[in-house]
Amino acid sequence: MGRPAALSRETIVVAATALVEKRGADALSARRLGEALSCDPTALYRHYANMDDLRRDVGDRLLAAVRVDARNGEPWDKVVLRICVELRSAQLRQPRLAALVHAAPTRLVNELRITDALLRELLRGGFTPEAAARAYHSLVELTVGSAAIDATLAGETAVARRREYRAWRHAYATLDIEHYPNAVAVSGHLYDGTADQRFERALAAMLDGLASRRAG
Amino acid sequence: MGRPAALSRETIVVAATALVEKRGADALSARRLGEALSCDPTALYRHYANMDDLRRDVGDRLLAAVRVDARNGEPWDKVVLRICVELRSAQLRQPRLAALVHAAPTRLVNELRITDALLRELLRGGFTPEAAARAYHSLVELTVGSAAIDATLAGETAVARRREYRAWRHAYATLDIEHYPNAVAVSGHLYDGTADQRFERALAAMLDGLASRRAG
DNA sequence: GCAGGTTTGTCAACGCTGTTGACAAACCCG
DNA sequence: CGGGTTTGTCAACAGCGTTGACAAACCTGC
Repeated sequence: MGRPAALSRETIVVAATALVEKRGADALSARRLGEALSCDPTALYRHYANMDDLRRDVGDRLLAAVRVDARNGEPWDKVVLRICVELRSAQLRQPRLAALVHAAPTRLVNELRITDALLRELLRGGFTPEAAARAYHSLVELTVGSAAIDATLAGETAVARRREYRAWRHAYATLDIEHYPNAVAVSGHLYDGTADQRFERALAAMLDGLASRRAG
Repeated sequence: MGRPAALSRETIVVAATALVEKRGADALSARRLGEALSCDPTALYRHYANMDDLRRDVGDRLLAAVRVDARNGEPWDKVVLRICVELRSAQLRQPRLAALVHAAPTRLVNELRITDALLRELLRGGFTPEAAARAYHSLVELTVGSAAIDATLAGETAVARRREYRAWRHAYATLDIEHYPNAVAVSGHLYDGTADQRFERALAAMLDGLASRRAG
């Protein structure tokens, strides 16, 4: 069969990524992908052991958008912050796939590229190897968590999200004050600003704490 | 029908939680739950709009294990750390369900209980309402991320996990040093210790950074 | 060039998933 | 007791990942 452009891992993952970017992570199924590639769905299993195997490659491919280069003389913490922000927004696009990237023994190219860049900046910032490794784990945990929450929370448009946040603040504000006095008290400040702002604030706090642990 | 113990949201969510705790989150399906309750799977739809609706209740029920009380005179940051550790381990049990809890407009009882307790301790620690709200978001993001990563990463037993971590360190150590010099350099310290230790270290760093932002 | 073995796409099928609509039995209220 | 609402049952639909048998294409060695 496979006359002109036979199937390969490359062609499959390209089509899969396109499908995910156009119609969302849930749209990635063997049958839909087979339709996009004009082949039988089961042909995919000749190149990938299973769908999660493919999803992992797609997830890493989505991380290709993350830029890790540092401008000359740019402070280490600015670079780390920028990388984490980009990593988060890449994961935000398809959180399920991004989670898969971190969930397997073999590390993929973009994942490694980002990991190495983060460690590079931390070492440049004076972290000991041990402190750098610990900081790396901390940063990834925060970034993944922020993306995971926002991905499930966030509505489609920015306007819809703002409205949604306002509704939540109102829900907290109108709770039974006997049971949840503190939630009511701070309700005006919950879900304030955009999710990106919340993440950058959390990241700044984390970087402060990590910087004071540079010596290991 | 429903003679002795007719179906209700309560009986359903109890059976569903038992099913999840015994056989894992993936085992929670309409058919299996119907079997456990000796009723038709579609009977569930008379009480819950859909399965995610039910999963949300189950997720909140899993958070019931989180204790939020503070001993007399216990410092605020110790209490916050303890709550976050417990929250993480509860989410770790069934990460998919835990994610659902944070992903809907209506807040559930245990979620609210934990939120209120965290805010209580932050306010007690001298945070302004605005700073407390920001700190709350930061802490939840970190906790969810840590649980999400570890849940997908971690093997069954503690021994298996240690072996797995060692294999990963080895994988980083034997990377092409030309492409990933920094990852190779710190490879000996990546995935060091237990996942719980990594989380507690990250949390400590975060709390440090947050404490210096108490004034808002 | 052609035989033989391997790779790779196709097809039918299995068992699972969530969910809907029609029907009927049980319950509650007047 | 009669009528309306609630609630469990049944059959069915559309989708999912995946497997095994079969066959066509390809590559290798002679």
